[in-house]
Amino acid sequence: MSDLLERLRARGWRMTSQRRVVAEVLDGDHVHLTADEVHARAVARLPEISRATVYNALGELVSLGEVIEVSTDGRAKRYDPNAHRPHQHLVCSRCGTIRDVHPAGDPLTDLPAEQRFGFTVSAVEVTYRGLCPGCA
Amino acid sequence: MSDLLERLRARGWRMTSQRRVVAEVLDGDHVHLTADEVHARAVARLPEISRATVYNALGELVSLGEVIEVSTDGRAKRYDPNAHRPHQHLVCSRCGTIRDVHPAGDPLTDLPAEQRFGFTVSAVEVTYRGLCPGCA
DNA sequence: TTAGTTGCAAAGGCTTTGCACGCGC
DNA sequence: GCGCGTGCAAAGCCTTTGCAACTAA
Repeated sequence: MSDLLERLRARGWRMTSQRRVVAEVLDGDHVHLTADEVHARAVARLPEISRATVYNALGELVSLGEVIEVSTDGRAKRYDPNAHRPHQHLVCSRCGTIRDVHPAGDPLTDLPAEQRFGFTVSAVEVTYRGLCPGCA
Repeated sequence: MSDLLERLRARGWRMTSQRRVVAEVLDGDHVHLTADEVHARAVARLPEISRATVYNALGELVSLGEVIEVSTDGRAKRYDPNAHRPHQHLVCSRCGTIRDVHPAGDPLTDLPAEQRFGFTVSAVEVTYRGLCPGCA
């Protein structure tokens, strides 16, 4: 499970107790926490960790490509550690729950050349919206 | 061109000079302005219009379903008046330019039932990312 | 040792809110 | 005239920044 920590160590990411806790909090499936939620969980293990440090660590994990930043609503960004298997998000419009999904096919190829306006397209984000079983 | 204003009037939206200006500023194709940009353009025509009024009007247009709110980056939300033809966005990762695109096929059907986690899926947002001709 | 990391507190960008005044219907 | 819309200024949420003290390698 703790792939994230492994990978970070392997990549020579300078490790501190704060960074380790942030990485541990993020590890897992269907994890999509806001910076504040990460901070809250980190504080439970390391009471003196500051918000700024959490933001620093998250920003680095994103630049390293080990965590994906998602803005599913207009509110706080969420951080998704599932960066190594391409996937999309299924979001409940009511309670905000997010699930990772892996539809068949490559959405990248769905945009024909004549619709690309000369762009070089390199990535696609897909968000499915609806109501989860609990909210429906 | 001024479909938006027409529709709003037809729907009995209480009209004021401020609301008219906001609707006029938003009207057109490939329009994806931030609230602040809308305000700036509105001020050019109606110097005393306030930011709060612009936010109010935008919020209502979104609830009415006449304008779509898009958060392409983690920054300010953008407002897209092209709410009546389903479409997706092509975003330049460098300069932020947005183009509306209309790929073939219905992305809604791409998510098989066994991947829906019991959700009732009602909408899909697709964002293609890349570099525009100018930035490439 | 030494460059990189942390915590604090303050500032910053974007958005919402409360309330008195003003205007569309 | 009534009720909703407007403007102002203040507050709010989320995030970034500056800087001195600290610590992993």
